[in-house]
Amino acid sequence: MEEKIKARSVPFSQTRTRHASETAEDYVEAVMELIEELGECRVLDLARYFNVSHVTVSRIVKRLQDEELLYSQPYRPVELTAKGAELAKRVKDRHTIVLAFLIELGVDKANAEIDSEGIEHHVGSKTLAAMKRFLKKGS
Amino acid sequence: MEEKIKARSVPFSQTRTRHASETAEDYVEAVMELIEELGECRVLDLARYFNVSHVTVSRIVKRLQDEELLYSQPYRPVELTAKGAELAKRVKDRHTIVLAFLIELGVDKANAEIDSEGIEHHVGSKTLAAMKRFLKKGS
DNA sequence: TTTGAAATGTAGCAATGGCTACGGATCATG
DNA sequence: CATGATCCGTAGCCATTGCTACATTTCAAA
Repeated sequence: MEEKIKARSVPFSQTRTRHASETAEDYVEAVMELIEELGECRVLDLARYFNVSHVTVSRIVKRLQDEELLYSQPYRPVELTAKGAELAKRVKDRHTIVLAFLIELGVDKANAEIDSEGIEHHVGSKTLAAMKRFLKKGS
Repeated sequence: MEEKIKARSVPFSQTRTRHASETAEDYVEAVMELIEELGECRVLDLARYFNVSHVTVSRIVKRLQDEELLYSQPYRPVELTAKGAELAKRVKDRHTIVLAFLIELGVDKANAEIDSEGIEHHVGSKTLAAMKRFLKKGS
């Protein structure tokens, strides 16, 4: 038996890490959005946004503080660090493009919104560029 | 303050469940592929395929047996149940379409392969249909 | 100023998916 | 048919993300 097993293009060794990164992306994006909408972002705002308990939010916020993406004092609103704001902007831009792309492709708005939230994390720079070209052509 | 917080289209309450489903999809697809390639699928084949330890594979295989997607006896190859084979076929078809779609969109093969593996799990039936239409138009 | 509701934190449990270390099963080959 | 290499299972650790239950802090209204 000489056949080699082709490993996946995306190694699974990094599954947990990848999931944690997606969470980080989702949270900084949400914080930015909630601050825009409400003026400030509380733990409970995030809990309602993500439909999880405040405990889950609180722990994740703590982790993202260690990663210097968020900043918060106990019983105080959650804020973005410079690094967090930078990431949030990139994530939001990418999300906007993916959503517009799916709509331009002919997906109804409701489904485009659902799918774009899952897809966005897996859209690399090359794919994002291709989506941008597609949007430019269509308009 | 009267503003309601818009919850995400995809509730995060199901994050862990969603990840587990993605794992199930990846595994049944891999089992089908490895059986085609190698004639049978061993735990170690899956471990090499996913770049994880055989322990991780073994535990996940056990879980997927409880979900009646896989079948295996101790120290024996892993097989697909009827339900597992059905899921594998759907997943593989979807994967094939997403990959072809990205390539048709202008993404190079390497990046299309990487991104399609992440994206495929989040492509709903409406988006998949739109991708199929796009492919048909291009050909 | 007190006080109670709302917001947040902490303790501790479960499920999932990583790992290493170790032990038992299988099977080709001598 | 023995035996060593390879494969697989089990024990037990960690991290992440869910949860409930309970404790603490904040803040506005009485």
